[in-house]
Order: sequence, then structure tokens, then C-alpha cells
Amino acid sequence: MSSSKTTIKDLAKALGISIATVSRALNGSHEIHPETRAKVLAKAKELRYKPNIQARNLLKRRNNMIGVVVPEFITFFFPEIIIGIQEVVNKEGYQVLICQSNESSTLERKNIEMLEESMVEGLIVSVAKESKNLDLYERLINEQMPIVFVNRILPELRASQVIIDDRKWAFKAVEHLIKCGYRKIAHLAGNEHLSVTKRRLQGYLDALQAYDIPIQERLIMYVGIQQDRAKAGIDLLMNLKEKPDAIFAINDPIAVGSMLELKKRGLKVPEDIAVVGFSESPIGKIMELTSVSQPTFEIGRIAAETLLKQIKNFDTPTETIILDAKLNIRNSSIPVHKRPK
Amino acid sequence: MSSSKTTIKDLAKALGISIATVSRALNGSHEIHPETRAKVLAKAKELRYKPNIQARNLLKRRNNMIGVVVPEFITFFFPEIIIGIQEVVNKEGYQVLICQSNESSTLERKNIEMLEESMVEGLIVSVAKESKNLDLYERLINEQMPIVFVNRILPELRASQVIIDDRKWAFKAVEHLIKCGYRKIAHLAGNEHLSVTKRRLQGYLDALQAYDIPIQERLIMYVGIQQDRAKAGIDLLMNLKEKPDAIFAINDPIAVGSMLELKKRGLKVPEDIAVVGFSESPIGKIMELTSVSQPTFEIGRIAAETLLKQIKNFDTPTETIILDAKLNIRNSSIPVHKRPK
DNA sequence: GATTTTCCCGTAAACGTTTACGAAAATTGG
DNA sequence: CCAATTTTCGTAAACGTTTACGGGAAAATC
Repeated sequence: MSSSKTTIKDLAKALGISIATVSRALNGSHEIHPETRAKVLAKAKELRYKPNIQARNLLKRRNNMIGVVVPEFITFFFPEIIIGIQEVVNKEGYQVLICQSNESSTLERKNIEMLEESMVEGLIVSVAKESKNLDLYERLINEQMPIVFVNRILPELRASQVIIDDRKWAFKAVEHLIKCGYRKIAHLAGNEHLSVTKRRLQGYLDALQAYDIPIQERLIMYVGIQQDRAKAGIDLLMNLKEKPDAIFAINDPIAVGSMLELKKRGLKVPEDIAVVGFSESPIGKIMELTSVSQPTFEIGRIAAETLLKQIKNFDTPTETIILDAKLNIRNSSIPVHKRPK
Repeated sequence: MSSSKTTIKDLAKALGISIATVSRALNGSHEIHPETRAKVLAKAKELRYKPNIQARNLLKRRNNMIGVVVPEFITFFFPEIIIGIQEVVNKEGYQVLICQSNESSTLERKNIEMLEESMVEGLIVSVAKESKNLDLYERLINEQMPIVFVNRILPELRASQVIIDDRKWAFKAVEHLIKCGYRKIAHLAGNEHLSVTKRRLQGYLDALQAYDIPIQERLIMYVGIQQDRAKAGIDLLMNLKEKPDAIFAINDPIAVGSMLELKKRGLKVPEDIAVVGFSESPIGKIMELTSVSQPTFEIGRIAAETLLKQIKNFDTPTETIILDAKLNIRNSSIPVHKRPK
């Protein structure tokens, strides 16, 4: 019907006043007569005027958008972070462009370039597991693009990041197993050059060392981070002469995959073997999996806040924010002597 | 470093030619000398020129963005749909603004209005469970905004929609239970005025009728659609004199919630009671829950395609697309006589 | 060699805003 | 009642593009 293309000019013409006056009236400028303001607003409503944000953005050289790139958003983890982000930035009038790299380094690059073309004012990124887009991010940082990394970071970069202390919490998880009486603790690690893989592995090693348990190379295997990758690890572990009595998995998907795989082999958790995950997932909870829970929403919120700070003031120093986590103990890792037979 | 604000004017000045020529060279116009084109491109690369999309959009009165509003994206369902959408529209150069209504009607309205202000060229919407924003959508449709509804639709609206035949697949799910020998089949329905609630309930009724099983009002309860809402339903069902021997749940979260609740009461699935869900979820799969799987990615892709059609040609007639689904039978609903004791 | 055609390129307007600057009108002060 | 303010509004430039139009030079046609 009404072409819905009412512009500020139309209002001006209809009222016989200048477009400057109309603009000022709409923006609530003080230097405008209340009466004319009322007229303008009335006419605007009548003609269904909607400001053209693009024109405004062009003028102000901004567009109120930030970009988010995550490896995936099928599992609960990143969606929760994104919700935290939106909570904060929407309040400030920002919109969020969400991309998923699908764990692919090249798609990640494409996404970032797309977002750059869309002229987002800032980026929040969690890199793909094989990401080697250092050059890209270095260029962006050089060009003053505000950018915050979450969870999956690139340690080589001087950029803001919000993470948890993976090493510490991996330590706590493994320590828990040790205190439960387990001694032959295997570790299913993630992809080899992923930062969280290294940090959690380090925590695992720390714990063994702290409790004088010898480290056995064959109990450590890099399987990856997706549920279906657990099978390979279990295959190998269960073929060892000396089988582990507990597994510390890089994350919940691997832990869950392991539990399912163990079940297939007729092994019971925790009777035959204990399992601990990381980054508590809904599925893990249901399966009564002990795990470290990350403050996902909080991660998103904090990341958004530090990004907004950088957007508003380009020379805000970069900061590394380490959030707290929690070890939730469930049935998958009860003390050795309390296990049902 | 380099202020990254190179404009077409800067290129023109640096080369001593007009901005029109530069623009044409960059856009690969045929009416440009190859030599000058080369010069322009070289200079563009040298000065790190990036076109300002906003200016271009302003001129062309479009912005290559579509909006998506879903009730949530924490569970797998909508994220998968969104991925399908992105697959299609990214290829055409469109970006997607994703909002979640959090199942709130008012937030849904706010989201839509935000997207409208962002001047998206089209919308893909799945309404909140209590959504009564009919006026809003009617206005949008009136104002020629291309819009496609998925999964959660508003039947009162003349708009494109892509769904599955909930009634038919609910029928099949219940029919499956009947054929397994179950007779006292309860239905945990969703929120009362949600379209899928009505359609799936209808399928349930159809099936009972088709197999001459009397319909019992007390076996039907509206519990909602979120996992934690299952408890209330199970509470009531298990207090009946004549308890059901099977449950058809509106969706997987309710089915999963029911299974957990039943387990707490010491009841086994399927030995004591069978359970069937809808919209197959990863958790459901792991718990061996029989369920109807929806082609989520496909839903997203098709929705995106019909939306793009409408964007490109405003008077494309609205269409209702009904996609196929599948009943996946698992351990939660095996035939009565085959159940382990 | 004159005319037509083709090839390149520049001028300027347009997209819908915001805002610095200035000016007319209204208000105040004495 | 005149000067000094203050209020209120209009003019015009600007944001970074694209493109219709026109024009000059080179190439083609006869």
C-alpha cells in the first residue's frame, strides 16, 4: 500500500518546512519549537516514516554492528556465549552478525572478510581448531579493528581475550580423580595445536606430577574435540595391556562419546572406569558426567563489554580476562571404594 | 597504521582521474581502458581500498541483510535451521541478523522492530510459543516486507511458510505405538495455542480414532515444550488410577524430561512404559528415544530460497511448503511382547 | 578527407541523513 | 523603545558510492 519509502524530505514538503527542522525535531533537538516538533512527529506517524539507518550510518561512519565468528553453534556452548554477547550489545543499540567457521580455517577467513566488508565495528572470535589465520588477525589489529577472542584464542596475538584458566581446572579435574583413588588416568586430548588442548594437557600433567604419579605417554592420545572422535581413543586405550581406570577427556562431547563407546563394550561407568569431562554440556549432565562448567553467558557478556570499550576508545589497552569455573562432581567419577560392584 | 579509510576519491586524486572512472574500473565496467583499469586496481591494492558498502547500499536502496527470529538457539533445532539459511543466502551475498525471542512475545516484537530499523530486506520467523503479534506481521506483510515462517507459524496469516505435516507424523508416531501393542497412550501436549501443539494433538486423536481406541481426556495434558515442564505431566499421569502404558510427547525435550522423571520413580522405559518424542534431538538419540526427525537444514535452505524469491520479485505468490520427515524407531518403544522383563 | 561510429572518460546528480553556520524572529534587559 | 540575547529555523555541505548524460578523440566507413 503506502510505499513505505517515506523520507525526511517528504515530511518537510508535507509540512512546508525544511528538512533540517524535521531532522532536528525527530532527533529531539532542543533548538526546536515544541509546537513544530509535535507537528513533525504527528506527520511522521501519519506517513509511517522510518529513518534510513544506512544514510545515518554513512554520515557517522559507523553501523552499529559487531561480528561474531565461532567454530559452530550446534552444541549449547557457543550459543550461550552468543546470548551473553547479545544481551550486552543490543542494549547499546548494536546488532550482531553471527558466522560459524565450521571448524574450517579457510571458512573462518572468509567469514572475517565478509564481516570486514560489512564494516562491522568490532569482532568477537573463537578460532577454528586448525586456525592459522595469524596474518589475517595481525592485519586487523594493525588496522585498529577492535577484536576480542573468547575460549579459543591465539596466544601469539596481542589481543584482548576472555577465557578460563584451563590449566588450573584441568588440574582440579584430574586431582579429583586421584583423590577418588584412581591411578591409571588416561587423557583424551584435543587437536594438537589448539590452545585449550595444550593448556588442559598441561593441567593433567601438573596433577599427576603433584601427586607423584608417573606420566605414561601411552595414556595420552590426541583424538580431537567432536563426539565421534572418541571411538578411536577408546579403541586404543582398551587395547593396552594395562588399561586405564579413569579417563580425563578434553571436553564433554569426547567424554560422552567415550561413555557410549565403553557401554558398547560392556564396560560400566564408573564401576569399570571413571570418566571426567570439561565444559559441562546438557547431555553430560543427563548422563551424570563429572565435568568443569564454564560460565558461558558470562564469557559472552564480558567479551562484549571489553569489545564495546575498545570500540568507544581505540587505545584501550588489551586485557586478558580469566573467569572462574566450577568442578561439578557426578556419578561418573565416584570414589573407588564407594563404587557399586 | 594506514588509517584504513581510503575512499574512491583518494584513488581518483592519487591517479589524477575522475571518481567515476575509478568506480567503473573497480566494478569491471566494459567502458574503461584496460590500462587505466590496471592502474586503478594497483593503486587500490596499494592504498588498501575497501568499498564502503553503506554508501553503495544507500544508493541502491538495499542492504543485503535478512533477519531471522527464532524462539531460542540453545537446543540443536533452530541452529540447524539457521545454518541451512546461511548456506543459501551467504552464497547470494546476504548476511543474516539472528535474534532470539526467548519464547517471549514482547521480545519477539522488539526483535522484529529492531530488524525493521536495520532495514533488512526480508525476514524468516519462527514465532514464540505465546506469540500474538498478528498485527505486527499483518502490517509488515501489508508493507510488502518479504517474510517466511518456519516450523512455528501463524495460521491466520497469508504468508509463506515451510513446515512438516505435524498431524501426519504425529499420527505415524502414535500409530507405531498402537502397532507395538500399547493401548493406554497418553499425550503430553505443548502450549495450548501453539500451532504445532494443535496439529500434533490432532494427529494423536486421528490415530486413536483410526484404530478404535477410545479417547480419554485425562490422558491428554498440556505441559509446554521445555524439558523441565515434563515433571508436572508425569506427576499427574502417575497419579491416575489407570496409568498409561505409553507416552507420546509433543517434542524430544518433553520426552527426555519424562524419561528422566520416570527413572526417578523407578520406572523403566520401555519395560514399564514406552515413550515417543518428536523433532529428534541429539540427547534423545543417545537415550534411544523413538522420535520423528525433521529435516532441519533443509527447512532452513528452503525457507531461505523462498525468501530470496520474494525479495527479488515482490509479487511472488506466497507458498506453503511441506517437507518430508521420518519416524526413527529406537529402544524406547519396542513391541510389548518383545520387552525385557 | 569528411562523416559516422566506437571507445574512454569527466561532470554532476542522486541516495537519506546530520550539522555547522548564519539569519530572522521573539524575548529580554535597561 | 532600542540593543542585546535567546529561540527557532533555513541553507548548504558532507558522508562514499553509482550512473545518466555528454563530449572529445580515435577508429572505422564510405
